Amino acid sequence: MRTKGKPSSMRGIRQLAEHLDISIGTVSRALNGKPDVNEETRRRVLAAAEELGYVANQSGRSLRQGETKVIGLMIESSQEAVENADNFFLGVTSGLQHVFARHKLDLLMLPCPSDEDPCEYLKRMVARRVVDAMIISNTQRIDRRIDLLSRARIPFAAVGRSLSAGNFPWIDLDFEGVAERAVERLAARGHRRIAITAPSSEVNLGYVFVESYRRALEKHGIPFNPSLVIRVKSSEQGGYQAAHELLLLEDRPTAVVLIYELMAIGLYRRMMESGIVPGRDLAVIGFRDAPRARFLQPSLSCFRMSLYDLGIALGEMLLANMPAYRELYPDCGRNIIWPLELVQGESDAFEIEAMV
Amino acid sequence: MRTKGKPSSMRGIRQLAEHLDISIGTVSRALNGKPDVNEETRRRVLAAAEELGYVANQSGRSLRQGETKVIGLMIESSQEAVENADNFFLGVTSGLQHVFARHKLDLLMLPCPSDEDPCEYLKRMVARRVVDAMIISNTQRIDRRIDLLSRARIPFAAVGRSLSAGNFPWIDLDFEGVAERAVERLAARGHRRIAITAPSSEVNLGYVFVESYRRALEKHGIPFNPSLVIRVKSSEQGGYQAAHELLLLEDRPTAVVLIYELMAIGLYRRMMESGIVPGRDLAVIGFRDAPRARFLQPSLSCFRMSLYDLGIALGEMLLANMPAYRELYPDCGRNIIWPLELVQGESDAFEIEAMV
DNA sequence: CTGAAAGCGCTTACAG
DNA sequence: CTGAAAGCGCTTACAG
Repeated sequence: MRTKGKPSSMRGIRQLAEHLDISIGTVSRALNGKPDVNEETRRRVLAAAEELGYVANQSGRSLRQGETKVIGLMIESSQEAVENADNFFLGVTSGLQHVFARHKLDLLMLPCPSDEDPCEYLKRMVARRVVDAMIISNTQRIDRRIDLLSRARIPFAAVGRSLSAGNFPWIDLDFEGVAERAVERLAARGHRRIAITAPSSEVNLGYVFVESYRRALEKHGIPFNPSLVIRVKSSEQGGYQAAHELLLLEDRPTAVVLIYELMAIGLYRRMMESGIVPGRDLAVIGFRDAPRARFLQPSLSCFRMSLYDLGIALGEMLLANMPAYRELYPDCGRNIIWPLELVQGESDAFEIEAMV
Repeated sequence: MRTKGKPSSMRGIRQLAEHLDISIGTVSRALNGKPDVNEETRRRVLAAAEELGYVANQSGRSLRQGETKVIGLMIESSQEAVENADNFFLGVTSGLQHVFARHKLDLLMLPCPSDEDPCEYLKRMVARRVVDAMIISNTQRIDRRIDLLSRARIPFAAVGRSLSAGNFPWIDLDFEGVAERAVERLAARGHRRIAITAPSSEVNLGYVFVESYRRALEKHGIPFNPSLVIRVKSSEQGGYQAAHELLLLEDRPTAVVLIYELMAIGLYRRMMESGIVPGRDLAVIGFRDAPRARFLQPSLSCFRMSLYDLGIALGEMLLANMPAYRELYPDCGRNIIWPLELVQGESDAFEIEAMV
């Protein structure tokens, strides 16, 4: 007779099966909710697994099934990212997990070391098959990661557009709408010299934003002036720098639109140092509403969006591109421009007198 | 004769071996740098792998070797965390990766969904064997995760102390030193009513900080007054709330020490709204130096540390607790109190007149 | 120095 | 409804 005591080493499915005195096949089927299992058997298996703390070894499952049930979210921990981490990804993560939990998929964040090429890192992670699908972000104007993933036929979705590859799935913020509404609002209050900030890197959103701004100006009959596009880092420090450069311009702009949420903090500081008060001497419109920008005085006009909802949409878009889940998400757009809603603050609440 | 063309589907080691017309065992040995391989053979294998983009499937390796070569960093994406994400983990991550890269270990971040119990989540991740070792953080006064990891004999290290379990490996910030130096500095300038903020949660650092503060007061002959311990969320909003509560106290404190880096932003705002100027009417000492707190006016007195170096120490401590790497890190402390250096700002740069 | 073979833990046709 | 067996991709004793 077989011993039925609690095995000292509850390693794998074999020990669990022995303990229950049934085959490992049945244990597996019971655990995985397969239909052809006696309900009483299933109950016993589930109870024993719970009691002994058995959870299937993921390597075994992955090897057999050819899938890992893991979705990777690649993030970059560059120095710039580190210094200016905002809550963008943590917020999006909640939405993603909400969607993935429906299918027992786990989200893992893959932080690319700052000293490794992002494309090489991604290639390595993909080739090792630790994830079934990838989410990438911070898309560059030309982004080799997109070609890599397309060629490798790994399901993926991007946060941000790119010129690379053809029609890949992406979701991106409505930079066009932001530029348009900001310029419209400022133009309506008499502003003609409207500056913007833009990232100094090759990140694609910079290109999109500058182009949108140019078109918005055109619409209001304002000539585009390249010297009013201030290229700085996306950080508080960048905001400080931007303010500094604005102050150096002869014929100073009367308004500025910022592309990154935390930039307003540094810009306010630098302006205040020069006795220039946002909302009185200079109209400022920020980008995404951020907790720490909410404490600025005067309050910042900016744009609001739900990171959680963006995460939901992103997650569903990704699943719609995975063979195993495609049919469950038939109506997902492949490309989504995510809208932002204007939050009226005091930082642009004044009118410019008409120039003579 | 075997075809030697580039296989259409470069899946596994078998295809690579066929392509080279040698056995998979030799391919594996060559790829893994085993000594008993002809150098010419190794060269060919490496070249072919590179050319065909072969990287070993991690599930296969893990299953065979019983290890995943992955270290997990558990993070929590609670609403509070999301709204107030600071750069703590991104900074530490760089240091961790630097250490792990020496041993070809990859760091993956495991974000615990906000609606899942952290302990259950951790149990699931550990049982599925996706990681060889774990780093946990945000340790609670009583933290079941520590018992879980200890019992499961999973190598781990914690950022933060806890009352749970016995002598587990941890690294923690020097809250004692911060409290002591802050109180000392304030006492030297004549302050006797010194408030502090503390987290409203059960996170262990709150207990450590309050106790350190109490001892520091004692040292300077100042009686401890529980009503001067303001319990608020660790966020800008919490700072705003703390300021609000300070203003409601009769016999208002003349100084406040903040436990969380971003709290100063909200506190400044609320104080300014009431015409109270930090550094003139109220002495403020912040906690960790943060990029966005650098733009406060008047500049904030606070404490500085290197997240990167902390990550290095944490990574080495973890490896010292993993059987496979133990002997390489013999001199790692099991418990480290990480020092912070005072950064003198203007926010506490005034003296209190002696009370009569 | 290389090859053939076992086996890591699992899931899943296939029999019965 | 259950069991026996194959096999996912790899690494590693073991022979030779």
